[in-house]
Amino acid sequence: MATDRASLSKVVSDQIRGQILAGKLRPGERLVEDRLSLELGVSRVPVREALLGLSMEGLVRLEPRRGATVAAITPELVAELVEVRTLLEALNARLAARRHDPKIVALLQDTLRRGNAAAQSGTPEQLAHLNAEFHERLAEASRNSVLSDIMRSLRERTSLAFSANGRDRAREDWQEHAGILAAVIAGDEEIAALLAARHVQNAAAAFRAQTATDEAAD
Amino acid sequence: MATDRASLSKVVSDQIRGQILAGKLRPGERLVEDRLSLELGVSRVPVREALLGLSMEGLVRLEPRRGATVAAITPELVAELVEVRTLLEALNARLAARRHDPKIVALLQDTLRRGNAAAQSGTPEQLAHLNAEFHERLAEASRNSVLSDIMRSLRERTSLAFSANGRDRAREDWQEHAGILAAVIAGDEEIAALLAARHVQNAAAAFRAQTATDEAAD
DNA sequence: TCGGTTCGGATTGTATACAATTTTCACGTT
DNA sequence: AACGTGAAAATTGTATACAATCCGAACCGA
Repeated sequence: MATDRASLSKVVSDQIRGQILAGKLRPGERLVEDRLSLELGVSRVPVREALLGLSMEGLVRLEPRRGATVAAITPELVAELVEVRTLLEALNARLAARRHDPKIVALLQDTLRRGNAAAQSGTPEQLAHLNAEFHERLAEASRNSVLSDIMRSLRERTSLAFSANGRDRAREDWQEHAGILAAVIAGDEEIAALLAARHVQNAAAAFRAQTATDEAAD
Repeated sequence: MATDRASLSKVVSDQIRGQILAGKLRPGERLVEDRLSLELGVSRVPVREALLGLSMEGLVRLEPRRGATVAAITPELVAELVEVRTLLEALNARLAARRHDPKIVALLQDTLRRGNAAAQSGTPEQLAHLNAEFHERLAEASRNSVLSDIMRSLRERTSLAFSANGRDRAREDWQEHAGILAAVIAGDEEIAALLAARHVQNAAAAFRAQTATDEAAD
């Protein structure tokens, strides 16, 4: 998508996206152009272009003449994202199983191995990174760039909510990843699609459970 | 998506998008910032922001330091778009049937009536507009804004290719629209989803046939 | 004639300057 | 004390200016 933009704008965009996904910038937080341009040592122009791009990715909310804020994820929005993402992950897994390209399978196995290790003893940052890597590579396996691009956006937005899902959920995550990959390798489209769909649903359920206990703790 | 941007940038964006979708700007055509800003009577800044936005919508291709061109739609890209769009239109129709909101149904019936008329004696511009209106309203019927936004983008991009599909295809289009709407009204999720999926497939098939005869004519 | 080279125009990328709008807060009125 | 009022500060939106890069055409040498 959007054949990559010029140097600075892209750097700024990646910086801000990284900080949002890493949780350094919290949902709802204001993103003042002047402050960001000072922090990053560039003028406001690249910052504006970055914010505009991020708003189209759904990570930033842009209100006319009122500025930018980190996108807030409501339960309703999560439900919508999950509804769509479930279907697309299933389609993607189905296509990946149909192709089951050995090159990409090898890459996925590598990520899976490291992910399993991290699920035992990795930092949350590592876990988030490896999770993104697995899904990114799985998305490539379908050989449909339109699908990959949409899924990346959906994944980033859901990860804003799901990231705080705890280590016990991480282990299940990687067991499910293993199952999906096995189905892809076997070329079993149906199972791959089903497991991928269930994977999204399980993550969403874990999130809802987590949120519920969080609320109760308040 | 992207809670609407400031006045001028949005105006410029809509202008350019309109010209692209209307075929006034042909795929592959260069979009020089200076020329556009002169034509539209604004500075380059809003033009740049518009182009960036359009590139993220997939209507414009942006190459670093080489400028913007109207996105070219290759047969491979059409195939990818259709693959995803088929699934999402089906999901959307299913959800629309589940809700079958009377308000939205009434709007759809209105659009359907005008579309049927235009299929007999309307201009290509009217047909394109009404087609967009029907799909836009159908997308709203699912009450899932994430889904609607994605579908709008996919629809615009496919319409770049499908627009030249001729009047005979237009009549079939509106017959299929009627079928989908009937299923939505009846609350029949399965039929609605099936018909919506088939609608996309049929349009794609018509496009391929059209392209094939075009090629043969050369 | 062909291939490389260098220069100049055209175009994009970034910075700065200015205009317009929104937000904040002090102040006076009821 | 609560509430509007208004002006200043903060911030966004747009325009202009400058720097960096790309593209093409004239030129030169073989």
